[in-house]
Amino acid sequence: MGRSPCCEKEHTNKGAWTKEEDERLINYIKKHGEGCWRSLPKSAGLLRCGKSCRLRWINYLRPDLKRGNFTEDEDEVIINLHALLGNKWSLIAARLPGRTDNEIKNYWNTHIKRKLISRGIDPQTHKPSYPKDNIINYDPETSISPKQPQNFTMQSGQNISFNVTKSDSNNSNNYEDPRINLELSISLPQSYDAIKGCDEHLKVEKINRQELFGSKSLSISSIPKQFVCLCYNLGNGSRTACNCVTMKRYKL
DNA sequence: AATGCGTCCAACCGCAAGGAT
DNA sequence: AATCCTTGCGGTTGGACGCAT
Repeated sequence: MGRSPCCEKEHTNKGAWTKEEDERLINYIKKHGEGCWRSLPKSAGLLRCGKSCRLRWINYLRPDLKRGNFTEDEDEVIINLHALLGNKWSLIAARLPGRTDNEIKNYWNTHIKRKLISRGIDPQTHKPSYPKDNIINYDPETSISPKQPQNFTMQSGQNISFNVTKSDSNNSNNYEDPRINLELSISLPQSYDAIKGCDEHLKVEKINRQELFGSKSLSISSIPKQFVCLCYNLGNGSRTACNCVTMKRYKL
C-alpha cells in the first residue's frame, strides 16, 4: 500500500489565492491556531490542499512577516550564512526575523547570486572565480590553444588569471594535472605602494637583488612607479615569479 | 500598438524526516 | 519492526509584469 496523496487533487483549487480564500485562512488560524494542515482546508471551508494552505500562511499571510526590500545588512547576513550553511534556506531564514525561506531562496537566486558574480565570487563556493572564457586549454602536442580568451574590460585593481590544464583527447574532457598546473595572472598598472605589502613580490625582489648584486643594498624605489604585473605559478615545485623582476632589470 | 524577451516571485512538486499507531 | 501520516524542506515552474524593439 503506497502513500496516500496529501489531498484529493480533483476537488482542490490551484494557482493564485483569491482575497476571499486568504481571509478564510486568516480567520480560521486566528481562531484555531496553526497546525493540522491536512484537516484545515475542510474545517476552514477552503478548496485547497493542506500543503497549499500552510505555504500560503507561512510565506504570505503570517502577521510577523517583514515586507519590503532586503537591507544591505540582511544581504551580508544571507551571504555569510550561505557560505556557512549552503542552501539551507530554512536555517538562514531562522536567523532573519520576518523573512521566509522561500523569500530568501528567491532573493538569493535573483539578486545575491548576481551581486557575488559581479564581485568576482563564485556564489556556490564563495571563492574568487576566474572568468570561464579565460581558461585556455593548451595542447602541448600541437602548441595550439583551441579556445582563445574573449575580450572583456578589466577594472582597476582587478586581477585576471589563466589556468593551463591538460586536455584528455580520448574523452574531450579537461582535467588538472598537478605536474603541469600553470597559473598565469595579469593585472592593470598599479603603484609600487599598492604591491609593497605583497610578500610574494617582496620575496622575488629580494632574491633578484641577491642574484644581481650579492649583498649590495639597493633602494627599492628603483622599481618603476607604474607597470603591468605578470605573475606565474608553476605546479611543479610551486615556483613563483613575476615580471617585477624583469621590469627592474630593464630599469637598471 | 504589438510582440518578444528577461526578471521576479508565489505556488507547486517530490522527497525525506520524524512521530504515531 | 513495519507501516502510515503529517510536516517541512529545497528545487522547479509558470504566470504576471516591465522594458526594449
